[in-house]
Amino acid sequence: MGLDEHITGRTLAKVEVFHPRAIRRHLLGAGDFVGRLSGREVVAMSRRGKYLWFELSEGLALLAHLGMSGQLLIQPDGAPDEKHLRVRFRFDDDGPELRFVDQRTFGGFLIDDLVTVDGTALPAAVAHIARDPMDPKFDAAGTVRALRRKRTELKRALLDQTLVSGIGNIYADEALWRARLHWSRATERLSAAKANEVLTAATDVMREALDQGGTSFDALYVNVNGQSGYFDRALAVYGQEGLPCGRCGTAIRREPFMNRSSYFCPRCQRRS
DNA sequence: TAATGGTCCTGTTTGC
DNA sequence: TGCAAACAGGACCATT
Repeated sequence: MGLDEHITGRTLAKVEVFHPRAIRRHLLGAGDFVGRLSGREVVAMSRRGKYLWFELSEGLALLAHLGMSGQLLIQPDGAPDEKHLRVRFRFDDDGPELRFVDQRTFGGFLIDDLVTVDGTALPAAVAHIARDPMDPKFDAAGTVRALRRKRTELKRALLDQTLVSGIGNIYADEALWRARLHWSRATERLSAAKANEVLTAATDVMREALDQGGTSFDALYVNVNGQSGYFDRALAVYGQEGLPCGRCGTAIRREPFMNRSSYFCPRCQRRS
C-alpha cells in the first residue's frame, strides 16, 4: 500500500514541526502551517516531477518536496521518533501517523492554493514545473522541440525542470549512457532522433525505478538512507567510476559537473 | 577533507 | 542602445 491509500480520506489533527527548515517555504510560519492543517481532510494525492501534494478541501494543497534525503513514512502511534524527524502529522482517527524524516533538510512543505494550468490543477508554487514523462498529457514531441531550441549542455537541459520534470542527476547520467551521448553535448547540435532517444531513455529509467520501488513516493519501499535496492543493482554508470562499461568494457569515468559529478563511458559517449 | 543533489538566487551573456 | 530572457554557477544543508 502506498502513501495515497494510507492518507487519502483521512482528516488531519495535530501537526508538529520540529525543524524550521522543513517549512521554510511556507512564509507564514509554523503557527499558520499547523493551524491551517488541523481539521482538514485529505481528498486526493498528486505528483508532478519531484513534487507531490495532498489536495485538501477549499482549493488548498499541502505541497511537499523530499529534497535529496527526505522520506515520508507511515508509522504506528508511539513508534520511537527517528533521529531526523522534522514534521509529524497526526489524524483524527488515531490511526498511523505520517512522518517527514530528512537528514539534510533540503526537503520541506508549504500550504498553497491550487491553480489550473493547461487543464491540470496544481499548487501555484509548481505551476512552472513541466509535466513529467509519466503524465498522460506529457508531450514528447513538444519536449524534443523545446530541448533542441535550447542553447546549453545536454545534461543541464535534462535537469531543467521547466523543460521536463522528474529527471535528476542520477537518471540523467543513466539516460545519457543508454542514448550514447556525452553530458556536455550542445543541445542545438542534437538531432531530433537523438533528442527523442535520450528522453525515451530517461523515461525508461524512471519507469524501471518505479517498478523496482525505487522512488520515495511509496513510503514503504524507502530504506533508512532514502534509497532503494535499485540504486545499488541497476545503475550502469552512476557511481561506477573505474568499473567496466556494461556495453564495451571501458572504464567508466567521472567528471565534475555543476559542483557534483557526471559519470559516463568515454568510449560509448564521445565528447564531440 | 571533499563529495553528495535539487532548488533558489545572483550575476552574466545573449538576442531582439 | 536598452531591455528581457536565457544561461551559468554558487549557496544551502548534514554526514561520512
